[in-house]
Amino acid sequence: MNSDNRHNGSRNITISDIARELNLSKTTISRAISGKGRIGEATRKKILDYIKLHNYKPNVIAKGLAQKKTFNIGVILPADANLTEIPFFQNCLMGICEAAAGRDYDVVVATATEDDITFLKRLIDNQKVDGIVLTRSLVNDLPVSYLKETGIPFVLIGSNEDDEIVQIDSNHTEGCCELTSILLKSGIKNIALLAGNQNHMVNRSRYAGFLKAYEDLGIEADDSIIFPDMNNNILIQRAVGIIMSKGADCIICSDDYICSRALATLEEEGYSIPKDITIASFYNSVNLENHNPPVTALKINVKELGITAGKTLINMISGEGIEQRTWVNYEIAIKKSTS
Amino acid sequence: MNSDNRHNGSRNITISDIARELNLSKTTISRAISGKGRIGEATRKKILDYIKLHNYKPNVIAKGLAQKKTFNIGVILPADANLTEIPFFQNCLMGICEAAAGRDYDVVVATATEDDITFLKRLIDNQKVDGIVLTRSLVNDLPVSYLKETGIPFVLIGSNEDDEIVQIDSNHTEGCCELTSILLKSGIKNIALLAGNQNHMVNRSRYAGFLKAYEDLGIEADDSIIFPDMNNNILIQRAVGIIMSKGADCIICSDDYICSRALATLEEEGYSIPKDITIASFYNSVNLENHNPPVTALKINVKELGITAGKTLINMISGEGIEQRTWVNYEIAIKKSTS
DNA sequence: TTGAAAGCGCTAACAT
DNA sequence: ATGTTAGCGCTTTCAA
Repeated sequence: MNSDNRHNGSRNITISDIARELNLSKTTISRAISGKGRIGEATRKKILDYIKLHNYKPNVIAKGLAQKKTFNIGVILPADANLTEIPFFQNCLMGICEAAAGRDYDVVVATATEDDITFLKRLIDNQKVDGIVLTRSLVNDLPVSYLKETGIPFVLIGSNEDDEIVQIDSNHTEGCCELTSILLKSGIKNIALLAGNQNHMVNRSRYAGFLKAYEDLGIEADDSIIFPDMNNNILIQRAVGIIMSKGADCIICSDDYICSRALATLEEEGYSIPKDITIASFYNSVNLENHNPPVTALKINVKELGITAGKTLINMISGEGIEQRTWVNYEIAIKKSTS
Repeated sequence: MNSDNRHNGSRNITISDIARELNLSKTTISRAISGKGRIGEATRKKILDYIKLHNYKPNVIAKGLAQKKTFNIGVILPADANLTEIPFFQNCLMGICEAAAGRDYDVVVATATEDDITFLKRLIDNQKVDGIVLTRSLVNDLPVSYLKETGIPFVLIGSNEDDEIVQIDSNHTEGCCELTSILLKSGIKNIALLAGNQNHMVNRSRYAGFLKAYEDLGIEADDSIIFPDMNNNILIQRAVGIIMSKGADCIICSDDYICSRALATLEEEGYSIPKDITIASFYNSVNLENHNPPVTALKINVKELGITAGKTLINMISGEGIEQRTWVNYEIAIKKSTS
């Protein structure tokens, strides 16, 4: 075995090796690589050639130690029971990875639940990241409070009432208002709402958008067919029963999961869509698009959300100017389910 | 602004600070922390108390530089179009994170596609990780070839014919054989198979398990209702049409996505399950469980797969003994769809 | 049992 | 334009 513990014993070439071989100082090599500081064009080229020829790769860890940086950003993924199945976070992550790779950063992930942020704390304590992306926003948000306290740069994918927090989100309130308006104007009158967990900011925004559409049109919403906190199958099933008995002509679901459950219930009961009732969702998914009939929904560009969050965070870390709040565009897809 | 560029200017306390304050050498502090080397019980306690009191956290990066380690493991997630929606990888990741946190490692993620592994290469080149977890197995697997070449420790979640590769998987061939057998023995005779992308090892294993069940029972499978590479909705729809026209009495689907599509097609055509045809899936999902009727399926413990992979990799890195191949248990859930 | 000194691979003042 | 030196925060011989 070699003196070092690298996997294959072929020690990686370092800046000192290059300096020795080329009869130059480490500083000069460093300058050639970073592009900072004055350096002769000839030596510069000689060094760069050597590097390319010998396939030298700088040790990012060492560079980081010297600069007190890690060139890593942390991403906090929810580990709560119902959420690990949701593709939203995975797509976010893909976007963040893409943005990070473009700036030579890497992405380290850690999980958190609504009431346990020990892994987030560990990530910060161990000084493994230069900043954090939060991928969801809660009403009582432990990570946000903690991160504000530490002062480490972070961005939130989602919305928060605190203006000091850098936020990346789609304008759910506006989008949901718009979708609801379109339905109301199309002649649909008694719209029921199956709203999600009100501890999640996004569900509050959607709820607010729904109500705003009524307000804007000067119509009164029917409270008896509005159901918040539809957190499990049984609640949804029951609510659908009530909704049908009350003769509503449309159900809007807060997200695709609720919508899938509502559709299943309606089908079990023998209702036909859109004949017996129309249905729409404030969040899309492959399932909803592939459904028969396809379901009207608000489409969010999730990957773009991730890309923007990643870029914004790295700009923050690099001390560049950033937008305090970025809205990522959405799209309203009207399908047969509300025809 | 402080001389360093930490976020809040409150420089983190270091081993030197402790040494100075306690009138000891850095070496002694280091020993107290690591537990390696002889040290007096009194000084040891004094140091540990100081550390607890002042909430000292060792700088993992610096430790890593000195030991030529990173205390990070890399996880490669597929970024191919159809796969970013699949909860399998997210659940894997959760398991890996859990295992890593337990050993004070962190998880850095990178993406790869079937024919592009530049991000994986970058991760290795930049020396950001001590090992890699591959979360899927292809027939022609670029990451596997590359990693074998570099000699870096890695484990594969999935199966590969190369015995030198450390593999963590559920025994799909066995499980699918078992499920198929049960159906055949229950009196179902003409079983159609909608098999997935044959470039994925897992789909080959499932296909093999299906055939093995027939072989074991000495029955001939009907080739005309076996469809490999059901990679898109149109192929699935067409295949379902043929299957129904041939009078099969069961459809087994390679995974939950194919199964969802098959179910949708059957419903559109007005077929009723299990009256007109029975159906089962070689991979479960929330959707299939919530379907009406619930769908018979092979249930894989995905998180366990991730946990095992993470543990195994870290054991490898630490030079501990490991299993060359670990099978994670599965479960066969017989539901109404094949009643 | 403890300490001094060198070193991990890089950057950054401060010369020259 | 290039080099010298010190230092990032830790580990690890080697010596005392």
